Amino acid sequence: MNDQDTSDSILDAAEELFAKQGFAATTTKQIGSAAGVNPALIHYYFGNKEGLYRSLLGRLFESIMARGAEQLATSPPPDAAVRALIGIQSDTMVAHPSFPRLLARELVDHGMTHAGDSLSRLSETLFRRLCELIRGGQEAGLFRRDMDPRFAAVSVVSLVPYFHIARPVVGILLESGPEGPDEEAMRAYGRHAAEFALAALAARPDARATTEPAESG
Amino acid sequence: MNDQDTSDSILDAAEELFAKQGFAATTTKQIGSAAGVNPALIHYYFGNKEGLYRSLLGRLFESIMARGAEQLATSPPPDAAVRALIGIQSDTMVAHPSFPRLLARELVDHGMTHAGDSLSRLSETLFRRLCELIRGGQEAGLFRRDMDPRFAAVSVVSLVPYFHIARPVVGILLESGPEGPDEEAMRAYGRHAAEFALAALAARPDARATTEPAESG
DNA sequence: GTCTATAGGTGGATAGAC
DNA sequence: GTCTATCCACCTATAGAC
Repeated sequence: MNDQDTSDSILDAAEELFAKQGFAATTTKQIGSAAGVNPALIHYYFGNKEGLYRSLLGRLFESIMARGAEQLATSPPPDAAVRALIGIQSDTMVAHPSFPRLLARELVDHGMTHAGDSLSRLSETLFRRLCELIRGGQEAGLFRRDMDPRFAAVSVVSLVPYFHIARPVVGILLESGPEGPDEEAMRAYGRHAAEFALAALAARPDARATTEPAESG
Repeated sequence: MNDQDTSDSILDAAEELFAKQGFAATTTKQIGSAAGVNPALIHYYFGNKEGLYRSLLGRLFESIMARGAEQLATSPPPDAAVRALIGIQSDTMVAHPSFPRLLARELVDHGMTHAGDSLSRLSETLFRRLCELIRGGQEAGLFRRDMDPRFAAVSVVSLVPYFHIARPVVGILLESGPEGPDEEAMRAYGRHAAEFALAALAARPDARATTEPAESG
């Protein structure tokens, strides 16, 4: 086993364990054992436990940010772009189950010990792009104008991550067993989320009338 | 200080520290120090650290579930009910900042060491009620029928919690400083979330046409 | 690069005085 | 009920052999 293999297997094992148990609850012994290497090698390759965590988050967030930015580079019409963004979120999280958990832990821990800015940069880059898209859609008359574009952007990006973060509990609610929704259900939710977001954003042909339901039938 | 005061001050201090740092990263010494009591009293009142955590989650989730169930008891029309539910979420999280963080930690840790079913019961009770509401709204022609009511319910309940879970990062995105959005911004987002959800759910007067934007101008 | 052995420190929990 | 003292387990990190 060359050093690349060794450090990769440590990163892989740590990613899964940190996602499942959290940073503090995971021991270097567990990581070494799961990776099939001696725990002392963690210090040889990454300096210390926190260095390992940083490396792993960097590797994960950079690769995902690259994919997202690439997809949004070809400026499509706003509604197609929103659909594409949600599709990327869903595909990424289906393919990489430890990502939403690590993301959730970093979101609540933000500013504490760890990763710090790789998450901030990921968010900022994609988020600003999304805000502009929504504002553009509003100006084009495609999206309703009575929503703050930044709030709308938060709402758009919240749907898929929340589903995956809450996956064990969502599994109970959807009656898909204790393992959470299966892959097909996760993909189906991704499609739903895109429809839900676009329906929320869409301008109404006859605005005022539809928000107030028929009263006193 | 009588025993009620003592155990309450331990619960309060632990709630804040567990929310901020997580269960494993918080020491009994920290809790005792923050509560102004001897750490050994944790074992006197709660048996062990995990017993303390369970008590605290129970206290928090029960009180919130009670408030939510009470509000939804008076069966209002579906759209008003959705608005009310999101309002409760927002009010609860604004008033009780440690709740969203503890919720997030429990969501990702679910099935691991801790609380287990106080969260499941909270979710199931309110969630089933919401599913029925949405299905009812669909049958009444108030909500669009081409959405799975359970997926729609997940989407509806995801908005406000995600905003609060991601509060530190959302603060960066909204440029409200490192402390996250202030109370007014949080309340404003709550109002937005209700509009966003209702717009997504609402039936269109002329359905098919609006989802496809004008093509090849 | 990889392993063993171990140092150094901390955390949860208990016993027992008050 | 509250405090002090302490035990034991365990975890991170390092030194040093191979």
